[in-house]
Amino acid sequence: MSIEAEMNRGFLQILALVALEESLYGYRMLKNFEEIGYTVEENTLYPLLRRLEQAGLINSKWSISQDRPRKFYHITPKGRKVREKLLTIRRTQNMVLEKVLEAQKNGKKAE
Amino acid sequence: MSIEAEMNRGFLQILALVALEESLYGYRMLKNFEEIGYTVEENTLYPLLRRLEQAGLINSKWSISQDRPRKFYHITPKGRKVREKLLTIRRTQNMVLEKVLEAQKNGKKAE
DNA sequence: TGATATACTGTATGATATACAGTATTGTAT
DNA sequence: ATACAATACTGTATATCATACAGTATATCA
Repeated sequence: MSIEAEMNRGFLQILALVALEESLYGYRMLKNFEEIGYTVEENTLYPLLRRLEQAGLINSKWSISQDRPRKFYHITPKGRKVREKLLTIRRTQNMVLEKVLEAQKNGKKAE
Repeated sequence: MSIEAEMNRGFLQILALVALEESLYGYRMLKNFEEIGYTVEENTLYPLLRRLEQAGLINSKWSISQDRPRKFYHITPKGRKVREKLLTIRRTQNMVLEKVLEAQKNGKKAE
């Protein structure tokens, strides 16, 4: 795995938990994310969904009413709690990153 | 590893590459990050620094001029390139996240 | 003098992104 | 009608990384 690919870790968890406030099946999420400029591989998303379900953060049910069987996922109350925690972590990280970038710009060399 | 801990992945790479525009040794980075509100475990940072060096993104030299031997790290040109790429990825992710959060707020249920 | 902080090293473990291989249906072009 | 791409999944394998664990050695201060 490349250093750039490593960036997906953590982030896709949040994205999925936010998106699954609405009921969605895997393939649809994939296409939705792609539309808004974030391409995710199915090899990444499907196993993630399985893990999130195992952790009780989302649940699933098969829908056979449509033309083709689809597994719809939806966030659970536990998932909502974790989602808020993750969003907080992410925002803290953004603030920390801004601070360190700012410190560089203001030239620490002088010290 | 918990889902929350997973959030470190990717992020600490960027943070280190930004911080190492200035020459620093591991323990100092640890304390710097702690000061600005981001606690990192040494078990996380030290192996990361080894990996970044192996990948040629940072280099190191021992300093024995002080009271105690310290390994100072510094970013390489290659490291700067990767850093910019990672910052771009991070910013894209933030934008994508905002979009999905916004879409939820504006109630997709009606559709 | 003995505990605590500093400042590292090396290897092990477990979780995850991605890879690989496979199943089955639907829609479209030939 | 028939092949081909797109849809929509499943299951297991591999490699990388965060974290754990264990260890070394000097400095500081009660």
